[in-house]
Amino acid sequence: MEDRGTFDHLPHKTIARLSQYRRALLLCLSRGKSHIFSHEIATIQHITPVQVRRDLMLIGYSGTLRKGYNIKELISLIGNIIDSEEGLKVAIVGMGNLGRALINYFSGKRHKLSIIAGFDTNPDKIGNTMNGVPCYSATRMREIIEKEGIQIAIITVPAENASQTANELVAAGIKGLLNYTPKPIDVPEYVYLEEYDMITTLEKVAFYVKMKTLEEKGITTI
Amino acid sequence: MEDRGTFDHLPHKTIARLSQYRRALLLCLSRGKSHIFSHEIATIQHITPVQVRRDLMLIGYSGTLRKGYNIKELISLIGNIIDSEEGLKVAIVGMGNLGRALINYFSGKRHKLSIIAGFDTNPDKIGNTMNGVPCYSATRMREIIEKEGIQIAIITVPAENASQTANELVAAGIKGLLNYTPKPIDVPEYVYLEEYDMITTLEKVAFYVKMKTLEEKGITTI
DNA sequence: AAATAATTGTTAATAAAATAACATTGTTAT
DNA sequence: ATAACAATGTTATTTTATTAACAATTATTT
Ligand SMILES: NC(=O)c1ccc[n+]([C@@H]2O[C@H](COP(=O)([O-])OP(=O)(O)OC[C@H]3O[C@@H](n4cnc5c(N)ncnc54)[C@H](O)[C@@H]3O)[C@@H](O)[C@H]2O)c1
Ligand SMILES: NC(=O)c1ccc[n+]([C@@H]2O[C@H](COP(=O)([O-])OP(=O)(O)OC[C@H]3O[C@@H](n4cnc5c(N)ncnc54)[C@H](O)[C@@H]3O)[C@@H](O)[C@H]2O)c1
Repeated sequence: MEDRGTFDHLPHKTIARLSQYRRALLLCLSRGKSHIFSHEIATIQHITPVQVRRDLMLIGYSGTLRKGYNIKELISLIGNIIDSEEGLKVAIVGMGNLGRALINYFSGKRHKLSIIAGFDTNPDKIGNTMNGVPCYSATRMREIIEKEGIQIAIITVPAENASQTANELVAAGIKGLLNYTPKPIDVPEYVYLEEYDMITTLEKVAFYVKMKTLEEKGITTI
Repeated sequence: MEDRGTFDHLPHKTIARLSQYRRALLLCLSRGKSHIFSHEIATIQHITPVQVRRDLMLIGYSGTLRKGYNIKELISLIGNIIDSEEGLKVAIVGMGNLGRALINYFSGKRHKLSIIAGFDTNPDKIGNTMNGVPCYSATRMREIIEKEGIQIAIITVPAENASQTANELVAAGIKGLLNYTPKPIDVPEYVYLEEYDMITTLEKVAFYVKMKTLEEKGITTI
């Protein structure tokens, strides 16, 4: 029999949406709202209310018929699922434009997930602090990751250094990697990897803009 | 009968992968390679060779049995599909940390897609040029978008200004939007929208790291 | 010349995700 | 009271995406 507290078969897409729901819920809470309907969440996220209810069904949360979902309760439940009880520590490697943008943005946003170290090879950056995050020499990566028990790393070094950096991080015991360089990296199967490239997203936008334009012109063949 | 040159039913995921294939192919080309096998592309992209061949089948490209795919030809075909013949112009709104990181990264990478204008409200930034991209006052958005025929915009303003910025961009005639603020925006159906939030990605990584850890400990219930 | 191996291209099967359908339950209006 | 309504929760269906299976082709080896 399926246990209500077993969350390891949740669809990947549901995990991503739960994170987004929480973001929206936190915003609503801060505006003094206490309850929310599935169609309200749906509108914010550009999805259907059924999708929302299905996701919430999968995590075993029930709302009330006329008031909808209790925002605080739901935030807390999503936290139980996504967050690690003890919290997870994150490092960012490459304190350049992108690394700084991410640190600025993320700092203090989630208390169970915090960027606690940055690494760089540029002597001018080593020793500085960025939004409370100290920048260490990249040569100390392994030492500090082990000492602090850092489990997740974000890679924002120049593309040509991506794979070497990834190898060092894996050797240091990292369990999850988020690679923002345009160079796909290889990791052993026990490391969870996500990669993101803005050019892919932008080209996707461009493709659909092109398609809409051709459609308007009545052209259906390239 | 289905025309070989009709690309409007390609799966969304295939579009994203084509962009990634091209990125990998360009790299291989620059290293002097002329042909590539499906399993080589697959290894780079962390997918299966079958997936690659299926995608290429969908776009109607054939390789040769013992040499694989002709890299130049394939790059060119992917270009025919993704790129607009005349090229598309892109604007970036909000020339802060993230905006600058994206401009730096993207500049000159794709010749059929170019960021040609930035907008900001900060007088210190207006009038400057960043990597060849001029920064205009946000009050001139509509004027310049119309004059230049800009069709795509990237939003990197503070979250509280996201929806107003989006509205102005839509009013100015933008056809595609890429929203990097954590505030989901609403657009009419004729505008293609993509949103990306790094926190969602990072939380997904955190969730799977947590799961792997619990698994190792033999815990299957939270 | 035959067997083997490596590769492509395509169809078939499976899996994952989204959507639709609908029963259920309170609430409000008549 | 009863009907109409507006929600939730769940099952069934459909759609989308991935993976498997395999025939066809050509180079290489025996
Ligand atoms: N995914 C995206 O959407 C996206 C967007 C922008 C940039 N990028 C990529 O992100 C990376 C960083 O971009 P950026 O604009 O911040 O570049 P940047 O040059 O400003 O920053 C790179 C930093 O990494 C440091 N560095 C170099 N080698 C290192 C090493 N081995 N270990 C640690 N630090 C090292 C450099 O000193 C520098 O501070 C690039 O690969 C770029 O292509 C990706
Ligand atoms: N999606 C992600 O992964 C991600 C990562 C980092 C930051 N962000 C978000 O991106 C946005 C920008 O982050 P940042 O670190 O660059 O912030 P920033 O403060 O450095 O930059 C914002 C810029 O926008 C300008 N601006 C303000 N109002 C404007 C308006 N109405 N029109 C035009 N320009 C305007 C400001 O003058 C500033 O230059 C924020 O919303 C942040 O939350 C998202």
